[in-house]
Amino acid sequence: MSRSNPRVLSTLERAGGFASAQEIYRLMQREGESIGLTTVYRALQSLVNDKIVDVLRRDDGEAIYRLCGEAHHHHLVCKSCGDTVEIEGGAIEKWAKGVGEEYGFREVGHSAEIFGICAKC
Amino acid sequence: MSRSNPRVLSTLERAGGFASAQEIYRLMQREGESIGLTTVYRALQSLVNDKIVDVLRRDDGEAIYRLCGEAHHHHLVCKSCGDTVEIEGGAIEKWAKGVGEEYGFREVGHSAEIFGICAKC
DNA sequence: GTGGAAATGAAAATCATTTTCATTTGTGAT
DNA sequence: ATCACAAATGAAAATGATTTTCATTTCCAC
Repeated sequence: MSRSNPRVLSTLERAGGFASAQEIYRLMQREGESIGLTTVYRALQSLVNDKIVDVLRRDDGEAIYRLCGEAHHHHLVCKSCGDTVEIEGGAIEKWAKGVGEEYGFREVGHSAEIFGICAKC
Repeated sequence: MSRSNPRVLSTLERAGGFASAQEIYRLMQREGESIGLTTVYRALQSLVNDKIVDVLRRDDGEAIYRLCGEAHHHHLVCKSCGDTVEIEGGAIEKWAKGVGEEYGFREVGHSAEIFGICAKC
């Protein structure tokens, strides 16, 4: 079930590794690629499942996708301009695992994001 | 121009300081309050403008509101049955604040969740 | 080739949120 | 009390992203 359409991935790369589904769709159209919006969404979902791309949310709630580095990391996002810094999260990893186990949870994972206003804004 | 409808604010408080516009609306309806969804949205916008409440995003993109400055907590959620435990996050608070400042960010906030499979499941 | 599974995409459905607009309410002046 | 006018309200329509449906096409294994 590999719906990870390579054309979508390559477009996301070309977009600077940071774009919404709609933007990717528009970009592909503009470049004369024949593809449906539905397929773009499905490809992105699949890429997220396969942990090839990351999803974040813009302030307006629109989902934006970007290529994901290998290592598990977190994000520091500027609420104003959307600028993003990738963060090491050693402390968090331990915290999440510890808390989860304390309550008897198995297969403990976590998500964390930091947001604020960056120096430029 | 004070559209910060006090009934909306009080409902948000009663909701445990963490709810979406739709949830607040449903809650008020269930309690027999007569109010329109539009008014709930406008009141929340106004409360955000006045920095009385904070807005975050759920994973699905829905906006959730909470009282500003309220001691906030995190959640430990079971992926299987949805059971949720509220968690203290002292360690996270410091981590987020520290990392944000390290990169020159202002008004630093954060979100974090832990998920896994609970003992019962 | 043939058959069935997977992929595709157009159109419709969903859902949160915003906008429009007609109506009601509150307020202050007279 | 009355009038006038600004602000608040909410029903309904509009918007926009995302998902679902479903009929069609493509791909492969045989």
